[in-house]
Amino acid sequence: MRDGGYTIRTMAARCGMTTHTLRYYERVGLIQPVGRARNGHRRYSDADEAWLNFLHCMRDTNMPIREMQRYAALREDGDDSSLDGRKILEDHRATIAAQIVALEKAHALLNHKIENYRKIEERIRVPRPMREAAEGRTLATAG
Amino acid sequence: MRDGGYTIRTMAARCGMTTHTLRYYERVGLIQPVGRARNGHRRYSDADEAWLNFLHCMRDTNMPIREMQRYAALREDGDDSSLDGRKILEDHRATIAAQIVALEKAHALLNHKIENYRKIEERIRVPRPMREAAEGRTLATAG
DNA sequence: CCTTGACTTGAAGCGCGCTCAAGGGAGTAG
DNA sequence: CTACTCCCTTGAGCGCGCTTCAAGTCAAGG
Repeated sequence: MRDGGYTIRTMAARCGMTTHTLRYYERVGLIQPVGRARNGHRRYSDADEAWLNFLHCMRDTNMPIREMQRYAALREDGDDSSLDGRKILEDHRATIAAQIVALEKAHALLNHKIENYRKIEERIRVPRPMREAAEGRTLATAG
Repeated sequence: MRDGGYTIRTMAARCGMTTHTLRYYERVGLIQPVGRARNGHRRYSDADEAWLNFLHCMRDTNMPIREMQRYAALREDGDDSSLDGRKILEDHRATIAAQIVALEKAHALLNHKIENYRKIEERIRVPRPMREAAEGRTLATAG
């Protein structure tokens, strides 16, 4: 039984979710009731895929389900020029920017800490009581 | 009763957590049992603050409590040159890098979508059935 | 003495985002 | 026919990271 469109498994694979998640998203209104084959099985369209990819991208960046529901509801009302919809996206963009800042701060901090590990390790591998020894001709003695 | 060190309230304020969270972190071993005043109340040191700030930074970047526990345990063993400790940090640094990639992708996507909203809105504010009208002399007619 | 307020403890509760279990049906191969 | 695979639905369960509750202790102030 074909009835054009992707099965739930296929769709799950294509957009990196589980079938459970796809049904869940439909249940909570993140996607409109999806088309069905004659046997009642779901059949996803390319439009569904695009929307799911968008949802995935938003979830990946920690947009709460509630917000996504609000946005999805507006979209379903065909409210294409909605100020509310725009505001939701702008707000999320702002939280993304904040997240990036936090992540970059942490990244720098970790670079620093890891560099310390490296230095300690080096001091253990090549113990050098003398200060000046490590300056120039370290690699030459590796073999 | 003073007994040098910060109270739990003060410490919570200083590092942007709640007192509940501080006790919780202590309970689950993220921080070693903290010093006490004579009346049994906790007293936090500057070293505690530094460590808590580090934990906060890691949590802000979605490091799981479990991982932080592993790292804290190594630290408590005084294992300052631990390969495991280094690996934990390097792994987290990698997930941070991945998160940044996802966030930047989403950010770009949102820029694009929001720009579309802007265009739609403009078309509503200044309806222009003629195609060529928007090309050159739009601003001139603003007043 | 009594109240107030900041602290203590252990245990229970909660919101989020899935995730899984149970029970059933339809289509296909052997 | 049986067996297998894939799907369906409803409803419960789970892991995480706190958060709140209940009950108690201690010290200072009126």
